[in-house]
Amino acid sequence: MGSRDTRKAIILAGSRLIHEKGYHHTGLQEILREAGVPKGSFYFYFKSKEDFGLQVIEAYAGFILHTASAMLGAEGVPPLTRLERFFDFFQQHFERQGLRCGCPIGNLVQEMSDQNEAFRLKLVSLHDAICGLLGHCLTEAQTEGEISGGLDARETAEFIFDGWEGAVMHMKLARSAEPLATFRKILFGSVLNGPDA
Amino acid sequence: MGSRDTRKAIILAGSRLIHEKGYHHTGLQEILREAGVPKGSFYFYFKSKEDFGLQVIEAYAGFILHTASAMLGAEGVPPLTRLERFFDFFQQHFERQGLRCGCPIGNLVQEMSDQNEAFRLKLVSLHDAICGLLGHCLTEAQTEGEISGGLDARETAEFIFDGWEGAVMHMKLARSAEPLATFRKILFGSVLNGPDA
DNA sequence: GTCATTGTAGACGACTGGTCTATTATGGGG
DNA sequence: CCCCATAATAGACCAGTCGTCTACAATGAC
Repeated sequence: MGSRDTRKAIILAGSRLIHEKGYHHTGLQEILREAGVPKGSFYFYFKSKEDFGLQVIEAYAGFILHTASAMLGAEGVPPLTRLERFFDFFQQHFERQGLRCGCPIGNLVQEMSDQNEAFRLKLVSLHDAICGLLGHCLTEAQTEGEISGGLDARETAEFIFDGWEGAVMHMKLARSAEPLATFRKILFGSVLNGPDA
Repeated sequence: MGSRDTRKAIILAGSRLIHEKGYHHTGLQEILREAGVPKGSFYFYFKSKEDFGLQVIEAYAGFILHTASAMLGAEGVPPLTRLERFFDFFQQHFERQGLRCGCPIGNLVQEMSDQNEAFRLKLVSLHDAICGLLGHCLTEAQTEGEISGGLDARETAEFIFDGWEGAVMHMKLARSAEPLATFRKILFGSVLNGPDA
């Protein structure tokens, strides 16, 4: 078994456990037991738990940015429909997880922003990247006349992402998809449905 | 020293530390050192760390509900102005804390919803209470003709609270008040500024 | 067949976690 | 002044934390 496989197994188990229980509340022992990898190997592959955590964020980022690009940048699909598909995908993803755990990024933002500057910076750049994709989609929606040209695309993108994260948090609290539905309803019915088209 | 004082000192130190570092990442030792109370005393005042944590939530709830009632229910002030004051108060509160830590409730929602059912239920009822106050204020805004009567007040209240929590989360990540400003701008400029008044 | 590299194995250290039992201080009634 | 219940404390306890370290096995090159 190549080193890549062992490394990947640790990252995989760690991603799952950190998503479920948070970074601090997840011990290396538990991750390694889950991955079937002995303790001694961990420090061969990773410098420290912090180093490991940062790589877990990168794994999350890979998945999310890949998916978000696919949804928001789909060729031949109207921009607002792409946005709907973006929400659809993640909502279904959350439903498959029983509406628990929420967004791994949001969880880490809450837990780590004030605790660890390296985590914070990585999460900032991921947040920026996602808002960049959203903003680009909104700009296209403007040029295609789907939404008002009066909106500031970037600002609206941040509003959307933050609101979505808040709704996901509420979803996880209430164990219900209703907060997501409410968010989408008001977003498309009001914010993106401005006076002039 | 009456037992009440010692108890309060522990709750006070615990509230601060849990707000800063989260529930799991805060040890009893640290709380007690901070409060100047010996370790052996803890289990005289509290049944367990969980029991203690639940009482910390109640302390947060007391502060937040008291403030929110005062802002959102202010006599003789137009409802939308009350809503602005509600945001003003908490934004200033956050700024005094250097834009760190965020909302103690939001933090615990993220950390505890999937970990502890007792925490979750207490947080659900607090969330409901706040949305109730917001919804009531919105209903008054409708009867006074400040916002469209076509909106569902309760639904809009949930949208507002969730969006605000998301913005607070982003504030804490970016160490900037801009997400709060963006949220307020779009909320008042678009969502609460419907077609018919 | 020898040998460095790559990776595995898990004991160990120093420490912190929450919890509990045994013990002391305190203050009021007789 | 003593007695005794109650209030409060001290510190042991063990499981768990991250991280280090030494010993060992597999691998592949020459």
